[in-house]
Amino acid sequence: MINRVVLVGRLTRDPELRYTPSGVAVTTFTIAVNRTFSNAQGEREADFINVVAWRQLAELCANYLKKGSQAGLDGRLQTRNYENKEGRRVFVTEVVADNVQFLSPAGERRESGGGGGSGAGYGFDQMDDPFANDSKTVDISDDDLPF
Amino acid sequence: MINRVVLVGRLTRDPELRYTPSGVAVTTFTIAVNRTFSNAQGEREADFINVVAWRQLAELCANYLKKGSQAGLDGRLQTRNYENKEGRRVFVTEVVADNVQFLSPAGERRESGGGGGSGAGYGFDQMDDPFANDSKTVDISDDDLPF
Amino acid sequence: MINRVVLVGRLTRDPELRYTPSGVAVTTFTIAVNRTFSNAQGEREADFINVVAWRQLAELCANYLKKGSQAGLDGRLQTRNYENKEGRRVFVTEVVADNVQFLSPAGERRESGGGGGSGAGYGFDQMDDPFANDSKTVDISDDDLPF
Amino acid sequence: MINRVVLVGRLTRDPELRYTPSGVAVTTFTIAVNRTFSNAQGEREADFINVVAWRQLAELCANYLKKGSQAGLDGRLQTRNYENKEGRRVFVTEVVADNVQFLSPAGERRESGGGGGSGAGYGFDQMDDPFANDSKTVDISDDDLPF
DNA sequence: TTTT
DNA sequence: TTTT
Repeated sequence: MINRVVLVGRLTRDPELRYTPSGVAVTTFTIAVNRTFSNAQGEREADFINVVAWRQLAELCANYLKKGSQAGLDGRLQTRNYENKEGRRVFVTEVVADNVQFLSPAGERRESGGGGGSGAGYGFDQMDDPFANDSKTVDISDDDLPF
Repeated sequence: MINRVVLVGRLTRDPELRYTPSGVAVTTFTIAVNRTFSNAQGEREADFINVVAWRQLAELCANYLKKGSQAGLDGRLQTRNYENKEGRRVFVTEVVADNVQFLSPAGERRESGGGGGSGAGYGFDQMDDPFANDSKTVDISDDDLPF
Repeated sequence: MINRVVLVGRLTRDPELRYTPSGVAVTTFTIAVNRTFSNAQGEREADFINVVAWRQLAELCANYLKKGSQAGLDGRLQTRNYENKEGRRVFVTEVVADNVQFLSPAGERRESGGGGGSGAGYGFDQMDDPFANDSKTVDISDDDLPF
Repeated sequence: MINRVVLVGRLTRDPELRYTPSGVAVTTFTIAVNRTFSNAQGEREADFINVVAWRQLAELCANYLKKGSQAGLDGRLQTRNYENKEGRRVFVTEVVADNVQFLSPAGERRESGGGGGSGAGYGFDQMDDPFANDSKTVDISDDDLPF
């Protein structure tokens, strides 16, 4: 029941705002968190964490964050699995954000009015893996709504 | 740089203690963290988080935890990727524990003297994915040592 | 805006359930969190953190916790100050719990039906410092309601 | 044993670097963390948390932070008590930082070479409460060294 | 598939 | 004023 994650890092790409079939906003992005240490070879310097935000927070993130924005966030770890279109079960660990703090000055955030989104009404469960670029079968639906 | 995770849950299986080629202890286990809420269908009630502990903490975990043990832990989120034996890149998100608190009474922990392990000297990088059962190529080596 | 605390420890005394003038439940208790390390003299082995829970969580805590119970909790740090009856300003740092996990087996929890409380309707702002035993002037009122 | 705090906020004053009698660096500062919500009156919008950093981290904080700097930090909650010069026991709750992330651009940080400090060799235990302005008796000494 |  |  105790399940808390707190991260500060920078977005590796613009956040993606989508809508579930029932119209609930969901935004996904990846945050790069630099490590303080490096390994023996002095390499591998960041962790890349997938983040999901729902509802009003989804819309705030889509409006105020973009690639490179610095953000703090607090949430919980979630695991899911789904079958991709090759029939393979894929396991996903991601952070469901409860709270996101925008740390970049306005210039490093998305210009207001933006927010993109792939179109309300476009059924989320006909859509791709929110954390991938190439086509995959559904992996988030209304079932994933946390509350 | 801020990257913190705190979890309280129960082990889904006995911890596995192994050693890197250079002899560093590493223990892996999965912790199930119950959710307080459930989804629309009332299902999916836990998250299953993979955990790695190194060195002395690895040995403590192997000695004091077993399947079903309750534990609290605090650490950081880490992402890795490796190529499995089908040549496919697999992405992993796990928690590297800094501190583990044993919450189960002695009876629910592994009997002392135990700790198993698959044998020091058995090269960790000839071994399987520590979070899978079927054979895979290497995915943790001395390179993963956090400090 | 990012403000998170996670603790696992044991209650140093029974929780105290009270009600604000407007009837909102508030429970206070102190949790002792043992340290892993000790100082040069090998002494001072715990921290004693004051915790406040509101509403339904207040009632759960009053019903399921007692002196010695083990609990995990997640919340935020809050600072307040108030004037005590000697006219002196007192500064308080405490944790406002969002979530409390009961870790003690039933026998180490308060017997059901209990919960004590100093009586609904008894004006909270005629009451003592919730973290003290001797009489003091008010220091928590409806103004402290977090949401 | 699980005791974690993560905060993002801004310093309310320049950090103060001091040294214990045995020469260990210790820096103290207060961080203001804005609340997302406000109370019924719409007031009281921040918490003011006292922070202590030791050794190398103390020196980094003294060099890179100043009043107004934004910082993220991760540490543990600590309680102490000491007798002030009126013979009154004072209870203190503070965060011992393990890690501090400087979030302000260089211009909003202290100019390099600075760091102030009240002079190495000046015995910390002849000094005031690091979190007060008016004279008090000692409250931090080598006994408080966390490791 | 990665950010400054 | 502290818990196991």
